[in-house]
Amino acid sequence: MRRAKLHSGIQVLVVDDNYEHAAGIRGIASLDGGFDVIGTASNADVCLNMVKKYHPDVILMDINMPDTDGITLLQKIKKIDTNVRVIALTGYDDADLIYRVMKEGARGYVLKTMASALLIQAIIDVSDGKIFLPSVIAAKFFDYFQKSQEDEKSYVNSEDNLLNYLTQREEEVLELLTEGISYKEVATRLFISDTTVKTHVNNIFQKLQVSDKTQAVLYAINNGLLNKTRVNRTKIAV
Amino acid sequence: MRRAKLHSGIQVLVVDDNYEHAAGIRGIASLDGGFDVIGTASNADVCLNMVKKYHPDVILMDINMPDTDGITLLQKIKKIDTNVRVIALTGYDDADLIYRVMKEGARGYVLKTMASALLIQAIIDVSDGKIFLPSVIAAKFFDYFQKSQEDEKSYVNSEDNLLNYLTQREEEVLELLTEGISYKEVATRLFISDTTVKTHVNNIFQKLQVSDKTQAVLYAINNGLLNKTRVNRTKIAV
DNA sequence: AATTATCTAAACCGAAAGGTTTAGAAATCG
DNA sequence: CGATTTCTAAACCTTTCGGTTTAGATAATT
Repeated sequence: MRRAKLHSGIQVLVVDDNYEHAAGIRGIASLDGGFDVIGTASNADVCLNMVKKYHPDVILMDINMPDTDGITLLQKIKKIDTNVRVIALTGYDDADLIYRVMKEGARGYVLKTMASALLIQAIIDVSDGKIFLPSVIAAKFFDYFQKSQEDEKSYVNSEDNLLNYLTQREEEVLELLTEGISYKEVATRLFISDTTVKTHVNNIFQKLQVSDKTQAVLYAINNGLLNKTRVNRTKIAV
Repeated sequence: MRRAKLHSGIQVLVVDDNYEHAAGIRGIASLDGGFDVIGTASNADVCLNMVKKYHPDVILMDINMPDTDGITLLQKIKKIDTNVRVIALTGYDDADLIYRVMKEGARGYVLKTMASALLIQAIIDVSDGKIFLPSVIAAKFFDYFQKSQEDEKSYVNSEDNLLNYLTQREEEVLELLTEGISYKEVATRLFISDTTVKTHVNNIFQKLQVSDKTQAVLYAINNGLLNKTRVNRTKIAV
């Protein structure tokens, strides 16, 4: 078969606790696809050892192994070799699972029911640096992604966000408190007396229905009084 | 042209501040695609009014309008009509922009340089509930998505995460403090004396190099001592 | 067997935070 | 113009928190 030579530069590791499945996948990758299958691992330990030794280009991993948690294994693999590209194999398309797998750094998601040609294409694409997600799966991912973003917002912008009842000055005070400073420091920063700060703080407590500084800060963070540390971090990461 | 009748049920709104571009897009959607273009808006106000009045199925929006911030407009549109499906049009493929646009609820991202047939396909797909992202763009989105996730992690699991130096008991104490309770309450919950809690807390302060409760809680949240409110919220949202 | 780490607990003191009331000045609103 | 809101500030008092030292019990480690 001429195709067998075509992709022989790409080293593939198969991870599946079911021997027959593993053999099947190996067959597709090796015989039909012509990839260099360097081995099959039937459990997490073997898998991690092989990653350490051989640093495969692509890992085909069954994500639904009963004894091993696929997500955890994926995390461990990524710790050993951040460059290895993992394609998740699974029997069904669960939006939450897809989301989590992609979040953990998988580069492809293929249903076992898909045609073997698709698996081969997935290996080619992923080893080439691309992402392989069948459109149905991609749609689910995006729906989930956007839904989680919506939730984040609706929570922050909800009607009963008590932060909306704060005056500007109170917001300023609270914002400074989220930096973990004392009332005295807040007073210095705002050029006002520390007794004034205490007055503001007491008003804040009543409005937010909390009874101490820490609770107020926690409320502020969880309800969107810009949590700067996190927000900035994401933006810097561009 | 027979195709003109094919998609006549789908109502489309074109948003572009450049008149010629708007006309061009309108032409493609209307003449080539056979969609019902209900109008073209050249600025944010007109756009929002048309959305209010006509509730189009799909909005084709130029995201790079000099006077208007596309992202802000997108947010406003979504506030008026959460069901409307927006396809972002832009001249170039910027990973950060793609990420933000999709985060804000766009359902498609199309480069102006793409063939008109692709725009028509995008409208069909998106109005059909699908997501339309050319594979090049999708790849950029995922790279960006995964990078931001990685950053999150490397931050939390970094070597110099002082939380790693805490003992189990200290972690327990700190975790309770992140609920915003007093030392006395912590003592009650852990069935220990409140002076013991104070001892633990003082050790925590030294290890985390902070000087009060609020700072310790902030450190815990920013460095991954599970911020339960947020984590749970995302999971519930499934 | 001795050392180290961890968890427990108390006493002491000063500093910070929390609760309440009162009140003046400025701005906004009806 | 009076009423309300907001920002400012003080006095008073109680509770909580933070810093320090000391110390017993247990478990793990060398």
